[in-house]
Amino acid sequence: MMSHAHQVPALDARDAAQAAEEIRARGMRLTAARRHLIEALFAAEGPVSVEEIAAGLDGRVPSFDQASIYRNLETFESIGLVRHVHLGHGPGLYTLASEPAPGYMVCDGCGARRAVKPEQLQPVHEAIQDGLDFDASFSHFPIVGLCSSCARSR
Amino acid sequence: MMSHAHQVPALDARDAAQAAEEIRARGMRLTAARRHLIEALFAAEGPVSVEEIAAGLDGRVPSFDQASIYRNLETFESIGLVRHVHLGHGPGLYTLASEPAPGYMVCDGCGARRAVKPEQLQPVHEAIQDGLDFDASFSHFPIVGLCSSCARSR
DNA sequence: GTTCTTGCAAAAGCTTTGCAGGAAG
DNA sequence: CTTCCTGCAAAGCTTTTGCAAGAAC
Repeated sequence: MMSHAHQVPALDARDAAQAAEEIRARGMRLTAARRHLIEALFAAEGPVSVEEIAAGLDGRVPSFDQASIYRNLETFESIGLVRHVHLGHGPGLYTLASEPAPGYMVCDGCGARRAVKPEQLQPVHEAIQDGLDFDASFSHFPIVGLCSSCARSR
Repeated sequence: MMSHAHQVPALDARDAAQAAEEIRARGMRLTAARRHLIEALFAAEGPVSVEEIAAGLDGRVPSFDQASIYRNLETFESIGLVRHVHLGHGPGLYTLASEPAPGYMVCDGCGARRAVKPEQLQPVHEAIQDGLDFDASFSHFPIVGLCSSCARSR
């Protein structure tokens, strides 16, 4: 299941070695598949889909099944090493967990994604809190709309 | 496909009869299935899934296939009679199109949904526009976070 | 050796598509 | 009677699950 009701604190691992350490520290086994998955996540420039991960790993791990990727991502998420986001239609995307978590914005016109530092979202959170009595989060589901250039061309 | 890149103006039909009229006016056929689908949408208290629609129609139309529901909803969406929203995980939800479209908020703790009048979202839009140069919309993807009572109990 | 992981295969949940028969106009 | 719709069946895409073989410790 891919909810996030019980959020665990982000491990915010610096590098693959430290991530591996955290896995070992929890009594979990450090397999080749997990090492490569971690490296793929560190190599990624942002949230990536399981398919993209599998494609990147192609060849490096002899047949790393997508089911195993899903299972490991869920496991990693449960210890705070990974988070997943839903940036619109399409598959869920996975990324290393950091603290504080960035918010995301997705342009509905051109598909552009933008990660936003929490500080920049502060006024937005306040407007939502004050006007709607709601504690919004944009780190799991993004702000969707039109980027300035797409908005201009309509 | 279920994107909404080319938004058509909302018909904002008052009742089932007017919706039917709009269908006929476009040269489309007013079938029993379509009439019942329209009634189901008017009877619904908010966005509903295809499964819910099918369950509500159960028996009334002799075997109204889900594929036909999907096809008709897409057709209705193309003429501005219907819109769909994605309120979190789970299936897409469909509702009659109104102008202006409400925004949605979904609580990640209890699942509560809330439709919000555009006026109430004005300050939020401004904060996002001013701080992030982005034209946000919450009528297709919602604001996700914690409602006040769930936020309190954490 | 024991327990945890993996690959493979199958299935589940949501949605789309092909096609031939049937209804609307 | 012609064109559009429908039901049925099958397939597509993303994700989950069962299970026996295999790897980690």
